[in-house]
Amino acid sequence: MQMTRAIALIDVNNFYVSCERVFNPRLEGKPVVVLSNNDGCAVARSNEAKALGVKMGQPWFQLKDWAQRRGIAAYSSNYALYADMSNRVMNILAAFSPRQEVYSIDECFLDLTGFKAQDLTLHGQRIRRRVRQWTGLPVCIGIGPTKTLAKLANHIAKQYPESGGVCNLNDASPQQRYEWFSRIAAGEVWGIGRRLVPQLRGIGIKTVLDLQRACPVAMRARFSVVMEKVIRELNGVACIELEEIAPPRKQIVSSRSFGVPVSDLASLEEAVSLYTRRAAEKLRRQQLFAGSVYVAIRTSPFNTREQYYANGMIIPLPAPSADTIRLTKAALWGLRRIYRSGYRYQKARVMLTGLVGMNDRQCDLFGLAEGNKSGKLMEVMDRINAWMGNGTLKLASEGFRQPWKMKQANRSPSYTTNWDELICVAD
DNA sequence: ATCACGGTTTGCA
DNA sequence: CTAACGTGCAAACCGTGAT
Repeated sequence: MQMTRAIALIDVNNFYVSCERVFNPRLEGKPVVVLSNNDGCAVARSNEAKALGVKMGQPWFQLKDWAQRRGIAAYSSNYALYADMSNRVMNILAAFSPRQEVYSIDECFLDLTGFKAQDLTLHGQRIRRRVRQWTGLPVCIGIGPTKTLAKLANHIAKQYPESGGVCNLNDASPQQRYEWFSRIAAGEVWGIGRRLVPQLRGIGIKTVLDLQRACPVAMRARFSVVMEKVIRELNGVACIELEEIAPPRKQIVSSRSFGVPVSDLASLEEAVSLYTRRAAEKLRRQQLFAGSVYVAIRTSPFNTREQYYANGMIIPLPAPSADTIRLTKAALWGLRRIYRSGYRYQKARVMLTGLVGMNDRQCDLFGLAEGNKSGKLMEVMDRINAWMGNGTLKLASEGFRQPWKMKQANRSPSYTTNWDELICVAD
C-alpha cells in the first residue's frame, strides 16, 4: 500500500526581525520593522508591528513619523547577516531529512515521508526546539501530503498559537480540516496572489474550501495551468515536486534604486559597473556564462511632476562570457546608447540572459570560446574578494565616492560575518 | 490559420 | 528644508514573420 507523503514546510517567523532580535534581545516583545533596500518599504514586521497596523510593503516615508511616535524600531536590511543566519538554519534542518529543498532565504521543504502521522507532530516539535536552541530563531512547521498543503499548514501553525508552532494536516481530523479550510481566505494559498483574489471572489470562491472544491479542468480553462495545479495540490494530489537541486537560472538580475536622484552619465556608469560585477559574481558562482547583457535605467514612476523616462537594451555578446571586464564593457556601451541627459534617474538594472553551462557554450564566428586566461583572472579576483572582503578588487569604473549609493540609515552590524563590525559593538 | 520566436508585461513571493 | 515607494524570477502574453 502506498504511503501518504509527508512534506514539511519550515519557515522562520518574521525572519529579518527575528535575526535582529537574536543580537538585540531588547527588541523582544517590541514593535520592530525591517526596511527593504534603500529604506524604501517595510518588508518584515514583528507581530507587535503587525498589530499596530503596519502593512507589508508599506512605503517607509509614509510611515516614518507615525512609527517613531509609536516607538516602532526600524532597521535597514542587513543581507549579510540574514544570509548567514539562513545558512545556519538550513544546515541544521538538513540533518532531519535526506531530501531538502531550500525554497527561500527563510523557508525550506523537508520530505518526512515514512514517519507515522501521529509521530510527526512530535518530531516537528523536536525540529523547532533544535533550531531555536542552536540559532535563537523561532520557526513554525506545517506538514501535509503536498507542498501547497504544507504551506497552508504552516500558515495555520502561525495563526493558531494553540498549535504550538506545528500543524500536521496528515494527522488532523476531517472535521478539523473542514473548519480551518472554511475559515481561511483563498488568498492565503500559495500561488494565489492579490490579482487572483478579486477574480476568484467574482465567481464565488472566497475560502480555501471553496477553492479546494472547484473543478480543476474548468479552472484551468478560465485561469491557467498554475490554478489547476493549486486545486489538485489542495486535494492531496502532488503536482509540484520537491526540487532538491535548484535548476540552473535562466537570468541573473542586479537592480537597485539610488539613494539620491542621478542625472549625470558618469554616476550611472559607476552604478552599472557595480551592478554588472555583482551579477557576474553570481554568474560564476553558478558556473554559468551569459550570452547577452541587458542594461536599463529609469526615472521615478511615482514622481508625477517630472517627465518619466525609461529605456533599456539588450547587448548580445560575440561568445558567452563570465568575464566581469567584458560584461561591464558591454553594459556601459549599452548605457551610453540609452542615456538621455536632463532626467533625474532613480534606478538602474543589469540583467544577464542567455545563460549556458561551461560545456554548452557556442563559439563565436571565428570558432573562439572565451579564453582560459580570462577564467583564471576571474578566479583570482573572486578568491581575493572572498578572502579580503567583497569589493576589495574591482574595476575602477565603479568609482570610489559613489554618492548615488542606496540609503541604509539604520543597518545593524554584520555580527556573524565581519570581525570589524563585531569589535565595534564590543567597544 | 497556425506556429515558432522573441521581447514585454504580469504576477508572485 | 523637501522629497521620499524593493528585488528576483519565471510564466503568460502578444506581435511578428514564416509557412
